[in-house]
Amino acid sequence: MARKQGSHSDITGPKVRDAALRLIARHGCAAVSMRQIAAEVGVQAGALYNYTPDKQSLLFDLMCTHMDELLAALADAPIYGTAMARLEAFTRFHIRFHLPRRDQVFVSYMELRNLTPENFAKVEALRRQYEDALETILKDGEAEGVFALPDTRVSTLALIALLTGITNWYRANGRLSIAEVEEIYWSLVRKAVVAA
Amino acid sequence: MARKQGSHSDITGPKVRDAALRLIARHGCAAVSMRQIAAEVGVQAGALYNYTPDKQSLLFDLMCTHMDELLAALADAPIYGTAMARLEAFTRFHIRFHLPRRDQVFVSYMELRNLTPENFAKVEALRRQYEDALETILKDGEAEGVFALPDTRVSTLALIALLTGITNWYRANGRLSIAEVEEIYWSLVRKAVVAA
DNA sequence: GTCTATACCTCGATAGAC
DNA sequence: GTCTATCGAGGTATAGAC
Repeated sequence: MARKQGSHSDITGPKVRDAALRLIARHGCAAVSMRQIAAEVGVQAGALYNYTPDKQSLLFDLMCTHMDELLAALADAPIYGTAMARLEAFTRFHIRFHLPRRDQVFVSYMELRNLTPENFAKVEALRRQYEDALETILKDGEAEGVFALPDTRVSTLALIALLTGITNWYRANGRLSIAEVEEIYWSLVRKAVVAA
Repeated sequence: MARKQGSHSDITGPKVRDAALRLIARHGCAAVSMRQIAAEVGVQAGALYNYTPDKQSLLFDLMCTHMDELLAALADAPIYGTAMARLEAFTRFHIRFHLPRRDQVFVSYMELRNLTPENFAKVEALRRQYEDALETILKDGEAEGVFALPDTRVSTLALIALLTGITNWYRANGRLSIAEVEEIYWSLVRKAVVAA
């Protein structure tokens, strides 16, 4: 803690990212100025450039970090067993991971169009990895004969849209707990995919 | 057609709205300048203010128009009969209406946060009307005993998210026609809600 | 590492000529 | 109805003192 005054690299860095995430989720990247982010952190605008070369890199960093954390958490999640068991585990994992991360989800979906083409391609590749994890489960379930799907790829995207849509209405202090939301959505997902 | 040169009110007006819609859908409202919109239309920036008092009104107008058209089309759609028949008709209507309107859907969902509180409330009220149309169908189906849902309100929002998500991946020249997409999603929706 | 100050640019919106 | 010209504000990013 004995630290030279004015030197806060390891404190200010995360604060910059937190403030940027919150403000961009709320107002959109183009609508938020570097001055606003700096004010939220409690520094002057020029100081931000010790932590990011420019605004685009800051946005890209936020989105990449989100996707990296998602894929790392997915790799650690207990998803194994039959296709049905894995689909349930994936569904619950998706909800549990995304619901407490409203801002990250918002930014990762809405600000794709503000990325440079190179950065966009990188984020899309990460997203595709995540989608493929679900698609593999669905394919396995079809092979087992336990799932019946009209189109495996489209069903993958449909289920992800269904689940991610929760972040648009869920409120932490609303009438439903995360556990209750999990039950509701697992019920819908299971019925939608199961063979008749 | 014998029209005084320089007088194009009924031509330029729609062109302004079309250009604004396309550019805002692509880059976001805050990222698009009035000068860019004017350039797309082929006039100077100042001329835009003959068609909108300010940028906020232009955005609000785009979103309101979309919701009004949606509700008018819904009122005209052939949605009647049993709850199952109405759910199928609603599903197909939703897909048919939204798929050719990518830009409108994008703007209506992503730019809500850039509306003033008053304008936001108005658009939300329109959206709520649309959601309630589906919720009524689901409630009726439960009363008939033909649907079994874990939570009617949440299921309503879940189905709308599922269906609207199509606009994120559908391409007019892709491997699937709109009719095929309808079949795939109706299959998923029907199975998700039907009583066992 | 943060500050102040600033270069340089683009923004939304308006005024007045045509 | 559109143009040119412009105002005042606020944008990103940098320079140099501390």
